[in-house]
Amino acid sequence: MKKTTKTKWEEATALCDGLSEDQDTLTREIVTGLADKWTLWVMSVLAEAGEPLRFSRVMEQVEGISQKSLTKTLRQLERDGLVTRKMFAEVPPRVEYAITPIAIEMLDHVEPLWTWVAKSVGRFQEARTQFDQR
Amino acid sequence: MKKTTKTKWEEATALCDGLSEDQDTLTREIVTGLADKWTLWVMSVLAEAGEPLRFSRVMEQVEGISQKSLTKTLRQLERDGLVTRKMFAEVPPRVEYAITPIAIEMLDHVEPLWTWVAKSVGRFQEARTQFDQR
DNA sequence: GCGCGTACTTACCTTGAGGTAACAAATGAA
DNA sequence: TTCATTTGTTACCTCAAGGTAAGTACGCGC
Repeated sequence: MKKTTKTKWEEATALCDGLSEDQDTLTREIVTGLADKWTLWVMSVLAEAGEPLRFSRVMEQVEGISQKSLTKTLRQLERDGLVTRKMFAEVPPRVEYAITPIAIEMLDHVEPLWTWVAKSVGRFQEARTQFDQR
Repeated sequence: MKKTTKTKWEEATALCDGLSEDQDTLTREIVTGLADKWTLWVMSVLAEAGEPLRFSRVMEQVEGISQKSLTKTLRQLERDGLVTRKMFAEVPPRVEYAITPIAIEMLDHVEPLWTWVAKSVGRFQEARTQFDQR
């Protein structure tokens, strides 16, 4: 045994060991879900709005997303309790989506990682160009 | 204007605004790369080993990965400067992979998010079951 | 009666991830 | 000579993400 203290990462994986296999799978699903093409963008739009937005408003602000993908993304977020969906019995239909507190909490934990990567992007760029000229 | 202070998330996206489009894309690629099936697992194995590991050792410890996927995952990590590859001119061939300092740094930034999700998994579970019975 | 506006839904296609299985290369050992 | 060992690579398959385009539902206004 060379190492005496656990790395932070080992603590994290150790923490995961305390979970059931289902919970471990769900943890992975939540984290990988964050990397889906539109998830973070949709969440951040709703978070920054600070108020419920209807489908078409979200669609406008998430530039380039298709109806199909927006529907799917919002459904997934709703299923995980990250957004709420409120349907109004009107014609034409009105549906409002809002960010939830747990989603805000999650974004607050995503942000440091994202910021670090953005701040470090130069080093990654350099590594890639060096690797690619070979 | 209802809000007076920026949320953490707005700061993060604001920070991204300072990047070129290329850099923004690269930032996204690095983050989404983390969500690839084997990436974090491979990185954590190398990080916890604390010493260079040869291909077959990594393969043993990353349970279930195929040769093809391990090769691909390691290439990507190498390209981004997250692992180093050292080839020895021996027969049979020996190749050693090692984690880099920047990768350790990145893992240290992934860990709080992962830990938070794992800690919050109960709430997600509850949200899903509630959503699914409908 | 007919189109308009809104929020989906469905059919169909392309693309990439990732799996399995077989093959490549190179040399010391039997 | 033949084989085992190790690190890939390649061919082929399946599955899911995500895009486009069209259809659905439904009351209101003209």
